[in-house]
Amino acid sequence: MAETSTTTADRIYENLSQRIIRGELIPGEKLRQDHIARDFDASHVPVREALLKLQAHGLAVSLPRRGMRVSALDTAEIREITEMRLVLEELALRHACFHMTSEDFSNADAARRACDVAEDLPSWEARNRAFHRAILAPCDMPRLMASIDDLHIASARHLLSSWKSGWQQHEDKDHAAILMLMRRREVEAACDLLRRHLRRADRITKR
Amino acid sequence: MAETSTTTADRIYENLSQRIIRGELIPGEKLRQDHIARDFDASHVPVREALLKLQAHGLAVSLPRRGMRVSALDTAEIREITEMRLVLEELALRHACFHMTSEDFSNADAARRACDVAEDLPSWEARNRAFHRAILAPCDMPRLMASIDDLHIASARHLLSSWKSGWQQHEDKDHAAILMLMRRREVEAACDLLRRHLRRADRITKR
DNA sequence: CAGCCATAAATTATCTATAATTTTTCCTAC
DNA sequence: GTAGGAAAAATTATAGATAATTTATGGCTG
Repeated sequence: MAETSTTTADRIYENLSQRIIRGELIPGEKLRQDHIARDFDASHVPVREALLKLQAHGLAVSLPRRGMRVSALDTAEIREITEMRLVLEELALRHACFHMTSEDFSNADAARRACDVAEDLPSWEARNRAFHRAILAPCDMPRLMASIDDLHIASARHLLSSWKSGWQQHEDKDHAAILMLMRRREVEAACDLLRRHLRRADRITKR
Repeated sequence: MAETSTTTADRIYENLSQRIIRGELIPGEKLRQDHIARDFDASHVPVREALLKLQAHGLAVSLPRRGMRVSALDTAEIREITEMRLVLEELALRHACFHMTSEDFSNADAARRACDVAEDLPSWEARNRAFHRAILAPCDMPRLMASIDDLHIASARHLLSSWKSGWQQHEDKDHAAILMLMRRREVEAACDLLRRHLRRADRITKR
């Protein structure tokens, strides 16, 4: 039944998580096992595993014996996520700053340019996320990066659901400046700018 | 079959996670589904779910179609966990400091006293963890606390496995001082002391 | 005797069926 | 007309069986 090397539970998880991030599955929506199983032409055993994984990444909440629902993002949790990002991304950046190789820099710069020329909000969001990942991942701290990835996904959900209209392509000066500071190994300045950048991004979605 | 209100998958998870924390299941050990299922007199469906939950909390790692193993804790990951604790517990403490009610304070003080009179290392570790949780949980940030709980569990594993011998009952001056500073709402001083306290605890296990 | 392929054993992943629980529906009593 | 509660429907959780994959075994060849 599984034609690729990945397991069917993983495919179901990937599909559902993407749909939750994009807002196609709205917060509070019930995730019924056999309905999903029918949609994927599978039994509900792998579906249960996919749902458990969603829960682990904060995309669903479980009510025992009452099923799973798409997790909600209230304003308190948004603030919580922003504050966690501020301290964890700073930590990652401090380590990354010293570990960045020239290859890491060219990858990050490619991600930066791709972000600047994105054509619409969803693709900009994905590329913006990729850029931030590119400047942090060289910290070489897998557990930290896993936490940051989950926070990024939560931020993405919020961004895509709250952005009303009026997005337009723009060159991100912060991104270029952060990269420049990292090249110069000016850690404190890079951290300061990243914090300001994240706070600014947070405020934009509040409008 | 399930006599309590909790699900059997949860009971299996609780049991396995406790045994991993205490070091009864050693890092790298294979977690075979039907062996565990036999031990718990259950089928392997709930066992798979328990294993997935262990993975989500960082206690097991999965090799697709090759099963799960108890996760290893190398020195790099220990350092990573300590650094994450430093920034996340400081963040939690800042919020908790302003949210602590008189009831929160008496709970925390009871946890502090219980920790001081612990009779052996394992019970001290559990009570020390409970104390730290008591002073942080009033931050009222559930996602942050979930991250901190997982880090505490990882620290506990390391502590219990690396502590050779010579533990003895002792009154923890830091704990009392942190609580006092929190009562006075001296946030910066409390954060400074918590950071020193965590670094000290980290050094002890290195000897 | 080492390397290698075929086969057997063990193990994971999934499916179908059943049990247990919750939610819904609908009837009755007041 | 509404509240209460039993019966039905829907849903979750677990069990038992099957398919697919990996690991172990053992004989064969060079």
